[in-house]
Amino acid sequence: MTVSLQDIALRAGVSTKTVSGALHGGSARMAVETRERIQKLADDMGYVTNLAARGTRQGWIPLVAIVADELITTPFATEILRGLDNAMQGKDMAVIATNLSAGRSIEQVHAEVRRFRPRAMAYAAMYHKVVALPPGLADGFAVMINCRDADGRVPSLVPDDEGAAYDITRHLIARGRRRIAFINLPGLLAGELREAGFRRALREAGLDDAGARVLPAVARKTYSDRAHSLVADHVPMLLDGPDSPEAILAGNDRVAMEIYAALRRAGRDIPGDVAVASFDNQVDLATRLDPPLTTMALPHREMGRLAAERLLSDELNPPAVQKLAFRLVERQSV
Amino acid sequence: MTVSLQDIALRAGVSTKTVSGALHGGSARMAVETRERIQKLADDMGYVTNLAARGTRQGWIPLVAIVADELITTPFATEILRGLDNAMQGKDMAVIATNLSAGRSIEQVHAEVRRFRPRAMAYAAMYHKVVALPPGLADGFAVMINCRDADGRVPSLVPDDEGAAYDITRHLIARGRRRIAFINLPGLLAGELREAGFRRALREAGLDDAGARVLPAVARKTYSDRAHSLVADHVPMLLDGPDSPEAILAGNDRVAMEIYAALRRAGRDIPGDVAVASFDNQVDLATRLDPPLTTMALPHREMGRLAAERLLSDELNPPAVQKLAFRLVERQSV
DNA sequence: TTAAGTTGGGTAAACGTTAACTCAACATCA
DNA sequence: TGATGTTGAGTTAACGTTTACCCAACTTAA
Repeated sequence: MTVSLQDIALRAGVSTKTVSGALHGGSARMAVETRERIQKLADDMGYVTNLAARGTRQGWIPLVAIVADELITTPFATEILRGLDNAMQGKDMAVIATNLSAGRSIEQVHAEVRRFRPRAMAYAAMYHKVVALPPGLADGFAVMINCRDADGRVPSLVPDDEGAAYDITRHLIARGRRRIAFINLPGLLAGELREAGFRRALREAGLDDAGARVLPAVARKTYSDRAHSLVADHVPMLLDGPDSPEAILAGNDRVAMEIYAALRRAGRDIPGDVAVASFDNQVDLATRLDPPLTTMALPHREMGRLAAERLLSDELNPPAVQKLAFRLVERQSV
Repeated sequence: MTVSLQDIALRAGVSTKTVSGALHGGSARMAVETRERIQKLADDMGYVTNLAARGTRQGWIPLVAIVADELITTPFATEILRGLDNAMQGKDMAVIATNLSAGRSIEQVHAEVRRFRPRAMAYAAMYHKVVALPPGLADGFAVMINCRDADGRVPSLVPDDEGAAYDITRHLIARGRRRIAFINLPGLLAGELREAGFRRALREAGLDDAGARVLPAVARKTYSDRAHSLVADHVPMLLDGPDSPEAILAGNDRVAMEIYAALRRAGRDIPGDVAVASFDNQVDLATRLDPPLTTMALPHREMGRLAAERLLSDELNPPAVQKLAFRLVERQSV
């Protein structure tokens, strides 16, 4: 049915090795006319390379397997995939994406996907976190996206949460805001790092005591949609307190939306009375708020792009953790 | 490095065939103790099946390749993928997704992805359309999602646009609206079908002459974000005309949003004066509009799910075109 | 003129797996 | 007792590539 190298060799009156060389063997020495004759023949016969067969010889298939800890179809994952995909263009690599859903452990999914003998593996997390990786993942080409290995054996690409909070806080200060509150996401690595960056910026500006406060956005330790929001309680408390803030930094755009609502109920103008800034840049949300929200965009696509570059670079990278800067998206809330 | 069947066979003192049978050969006759001994050994040695090697033998790899005509990372494609992925759970199949972007023809992408020898292929379109497929795609397992083959050689799953327009129009009629206008998307197959369904519902209700009108939402033949919108012109014209509509059906949620704005400018209440309904169910948009929009949800996930079932059913399906119903999402705009 | 290198291509083995045969040992039945 | 299964496993040959090795013919240089 499908035509193989041998079929072509037979028709061309040469050996399969010659056909293989003619079609795939870059600059191997070979008569130009032979090569062209074979290429034409292969074309006419409708030859399609069998990567599976090549894979048995090489030990791998030109496939990058990406394992994600949550639905691969969320907007964040989509951005990562897009970055990966763009960087793969023309590299003769395909991407195979798997989910870690439905009670399957990392080990299981890893084993499942390894059966395909992918050239490289990427592990992607939805939220910046530290994970424990199965031992095998460290062999061969691997990279972690939006997370770090607990043992530091695998190179990682993570967002620079500390730096992002530092930058946005400095941005607020530069706009003349001195009393700044931060309604943060509790229980998350990103939240911890951002709080550190927030405090560093204030410290450097000598604003430690100018009414800076960090409050949790939700009641429970782990942030999820169903956790009870504390924003509606915190905002009036902040406004009525002694050091009413001139700016509120939100843990993400959803929290910012709630802050908008609370400020509106309190009759405050944004950004006239209180500036609001945030993290995530969920475009649908941020642009539709009134006023449109100034927010720090996560470097998801950048992480995907760099992941692809690392995986395709053919040299085992040192297992470094590379921090990627957020991008400030200025709208009208500051 | 990686352990093979032969390595296990050597250690177990049996032949590779026996190991293969013990690990993969379903109910082949074999001593239970031998099987268990080998399975344990394989586990201890960290054996991972080599699907590439198996693939050379079988002629295919347990891979479903999906080729999409636009960015695989759009929300619609995401829904299709989600449906596919769900249905694949536990079926021992992986999905490999490719884009038809950057000037690559269907033929090229098809040839590229065929090199992996996937078990099945799916072709997915972003918008309901008829496409010309490369000949090879009809061989083996294949299915078309959200589009039809011009020659009808490949089984297809398409949304029932005619029926959806019929249903939503009947819904409007059932709510007492008699004069209904339809601001449709021009130049699209979906638009044509929907217009037919719209007219059928009116005809059946004897409302042919009750002021029914179909107008294009944009000036150009092909709908895109940059096409000049005609909604702001059409709506006042409709309202000021002799048969001011009691309901307006929109080509999609974005058009509905523009209709909202135009009605508001004209001082009309939704749904008091004019009901609005639409197609797409872009949740972000539809729920945030005021009032929330009643709209027909496309069966994207359903298409993905059925595609997976068809592809995995092991029997060549007759190349039928299966139409899938939209789902009415009732909110407050009717 | 001859030794050495170059050019173009063939041979055969290997990659890890599966499948078509084969075969010995044992059980069953007339 | 012998014919007939049945059970369990080994042998061998594929699948379509790539690669290590080899060799003949020709070219080049001393």
